[in-house]
Amino acid sequence: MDRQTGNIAKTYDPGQVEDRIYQEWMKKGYFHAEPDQNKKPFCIVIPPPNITGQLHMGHALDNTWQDILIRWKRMQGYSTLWVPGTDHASIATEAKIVAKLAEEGLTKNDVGRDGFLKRAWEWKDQYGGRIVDQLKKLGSSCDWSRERFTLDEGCSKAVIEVFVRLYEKGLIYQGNRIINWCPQCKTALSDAEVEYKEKQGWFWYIAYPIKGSEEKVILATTRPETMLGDTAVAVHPEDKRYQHLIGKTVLLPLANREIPIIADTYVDRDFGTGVVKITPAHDPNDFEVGLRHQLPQIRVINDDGTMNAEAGQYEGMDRYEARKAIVEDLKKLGLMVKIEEHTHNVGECYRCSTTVEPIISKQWFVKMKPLAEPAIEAVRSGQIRFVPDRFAKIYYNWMENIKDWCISRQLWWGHRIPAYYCEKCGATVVAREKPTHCSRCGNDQFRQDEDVLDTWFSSALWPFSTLGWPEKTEELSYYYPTNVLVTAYDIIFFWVARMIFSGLEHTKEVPFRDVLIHGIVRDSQGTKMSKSLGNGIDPLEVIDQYGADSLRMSLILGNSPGNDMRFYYEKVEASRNFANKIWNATRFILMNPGEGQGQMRKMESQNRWSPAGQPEIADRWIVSRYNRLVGEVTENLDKYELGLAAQKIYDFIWSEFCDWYIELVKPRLYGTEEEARDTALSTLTYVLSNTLKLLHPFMPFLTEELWQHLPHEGESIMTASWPVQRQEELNEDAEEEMQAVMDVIRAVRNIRAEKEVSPSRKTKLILVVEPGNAALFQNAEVYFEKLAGASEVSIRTGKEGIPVNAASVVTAKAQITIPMADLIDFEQEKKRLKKEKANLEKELARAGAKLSNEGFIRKAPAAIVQAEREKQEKYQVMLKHVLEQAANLEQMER
RNA sequence: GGAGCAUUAACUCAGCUGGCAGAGUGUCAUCUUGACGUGGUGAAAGUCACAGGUUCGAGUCCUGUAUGCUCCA
Repeated sequence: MDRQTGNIAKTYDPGQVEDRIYQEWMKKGYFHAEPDQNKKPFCIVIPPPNITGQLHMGHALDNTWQDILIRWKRMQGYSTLWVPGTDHASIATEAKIVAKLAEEGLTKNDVGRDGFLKRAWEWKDQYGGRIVDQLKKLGSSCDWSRERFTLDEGCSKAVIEVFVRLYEKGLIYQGNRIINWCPQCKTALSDAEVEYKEKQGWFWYIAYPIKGSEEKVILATTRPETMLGDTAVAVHPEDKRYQHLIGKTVLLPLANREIPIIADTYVDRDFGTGVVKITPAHDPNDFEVGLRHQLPQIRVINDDGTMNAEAGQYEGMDRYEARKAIVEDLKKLGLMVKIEEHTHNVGECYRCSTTVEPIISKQWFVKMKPLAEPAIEAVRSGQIRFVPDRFAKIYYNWMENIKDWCISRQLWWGHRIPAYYCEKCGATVVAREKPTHCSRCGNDQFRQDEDVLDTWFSSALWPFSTLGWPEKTEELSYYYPTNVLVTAYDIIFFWVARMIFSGLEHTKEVPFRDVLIHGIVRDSQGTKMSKSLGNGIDPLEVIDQYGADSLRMSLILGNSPGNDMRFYYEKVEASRNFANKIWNATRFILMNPGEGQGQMRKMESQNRWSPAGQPEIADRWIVSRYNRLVGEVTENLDKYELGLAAQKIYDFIWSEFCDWYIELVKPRLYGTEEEARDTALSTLTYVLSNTLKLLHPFMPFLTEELWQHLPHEGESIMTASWPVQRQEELNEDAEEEMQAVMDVIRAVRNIRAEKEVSPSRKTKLILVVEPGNAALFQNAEVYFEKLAGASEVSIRTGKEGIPVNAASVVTAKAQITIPMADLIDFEQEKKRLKKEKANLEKELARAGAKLSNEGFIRKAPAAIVQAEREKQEKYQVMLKHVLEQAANLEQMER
């Protein structure tokens, strides 16, 4: 846009604007924040995207929310820090590197740990910045000078510190326990990393012969292959059917081992046959039963999902092949009693969707109970607030039932566990540095644990590790606890919950005050976007096509916290059109008549409304409306109602500013009175440039571009101060009066449209009004001429001399008559009046019922009752006028 | 088995502390009025899922039912 030449494009082209503006912001250092004791801090840490990732709609939504809050607070004068960064994404990244190696015909072991890590870091250097660049395209105003990575030096230091401290406190331990094993990723997983999917399967009823008896006990299982690891059969202690069996022994088929029949209340008598096989090494519940009854644990499945030596003849078979073989063999032995279809929930790896295998394994765990309690309390006491608060319930539910957290992973890409084993005596030492002396045997050779930590172990520390913890940095003391965490509901367990207990444990403070939860972006059919379904929409393509502002706005409008939304190109188009609308409104102001001859001089300061001459009612009206908008938008943002705030700005700009105010002001702009024109112009620029400030957090690029072309103070809209509602600019009278004028204009337009009067045909307009309102309508004559197609306006206080042969309509403050007898369709007019009458009578009945209700008069607030009375009076007057008009019509017909 | 959410115009969704049901898109009609056709003007379109309850007053609060989605076990 070039003001000098007046050469302004008719449509807004974000492609020409966005990158240039972002570069400018970067160059000026506007995103950078430093602790400043003269300001209040406001801090958000970004949910670090995976380095393996590409920006998807979820990121776009999440970061738009954050950027809006950040830009808003920055404009409000806070020292505003948005800490960016990325997550090393242990499993996901490792899988990518492994796949890449496979392309070269190599395996992890071929290149070795060091070689593998070298490749992983190379990969990170090459692709890790990709998603960061994509966030920039979106307009994210992160302080990039503080960008962090979960595997960088500082974060790694924090991880080791936390591990050592928890170990020393006895909250980290190593143990042989049931864990979820992914045979594909070949690593242990935490409970949170398992997704349960309902699957069609089978219930196999198997007979186990009882030793020393002809009797057999029948039990049902969904996983016959694990029977080779059975170490007991269990029944409920009070189950009458099986009382006589308790204490006896069964002969485990195929394995030919003797195992006891035990009694345990864990057994559900009504499920299956009421008898269950107990496989402590391959089922979490059986594991617990096994501990209670001191049963042996026999592991029959290898890490790669094949059967091991304990499986005897089935050794080497894949777990599913073994299942088939075992079922066949049992059939041959006549021990397969029946097979039923059965749907059940099967656990899958959240990364590769392979069915996980519960197995006993030696792993590292975090003891959760002592950590969970304060974390629950922090939310219960209100120190941390979930928005919307219903998510607190989900959080409690998980925290209250939490089990110990398996944190070791059999991977290479990640934080290596700081546990060292003495090569000579095997002693375990957990330390910040590799030990040099074994306190038990004096040896100096140590071997570090091979495993790395769960990715989420490091991201749990993100809010404070990024601010410098465990060092006592200035940033940490100034910005921590952070203000709000913005994320989708699907990682409350993975991440939010773990940050809360980690923050409380290590910093003695909550990591953030508010947790703002948004939904996920679905496709237009309501299906979750996913790579495998191929229904994802690339935000970058949308940005290329429509601009980042349009994408952002489309993700915010009509969305409310916690709820999912569907993505529609139509919505992006609507936002694009909105951007274009503002562009053209600004363009109109900049090319106003007389432009180029120094007339712009009146468009100076915009922080205050200082019209050159006497403002008209329209000026006072729009300024008042604008101030009301300031108050409402600020309040909505305070309550995280971003969608409502955006909607209000949208409506104000489009309807009130463009459709009404600009039209109302045109007569003055095209007129010859310089002072009137300057007054209009300064009001236009005042309202527009300040409304742009309100819009800036939502549509940062467009607003910056336009603001730069409008007269302004300061370098950038993003460092301008957030508008404050000015009491002295609120004007209820102006709003009410303008409303009356607008009502008349609408009514006339309406009647003209109904009568199909050509827009070019001007008609006379007669208004009968109360004497007190005469001046108001007289002052508005030019508006009626311009906006209601009036050739001549006659304002009267009496009905004398009004042509009967005319179209007429009433508003609250005026009786409108348009003489155009020739155009009247009597039948249509009668119909219209009848409808109008019915409508008014309905409203009167409603109001009358309320007002004759003693309870309403007595109990409702006085203001409400008063308002109802006024409504009633208004409708009564309107009804009277309608009846008069109907009578006139009758006369005319005769 | 437990829990949460949703149900409002043809479609997608807003609707804050209960006080005259809204938007976008779509539809219909109309307009090349000197910012914008990515536009203007006007119109049609709703038993706020259902059944109870609380209240002077319920889309909004409570209870239950139905349907759909999600989470946990």
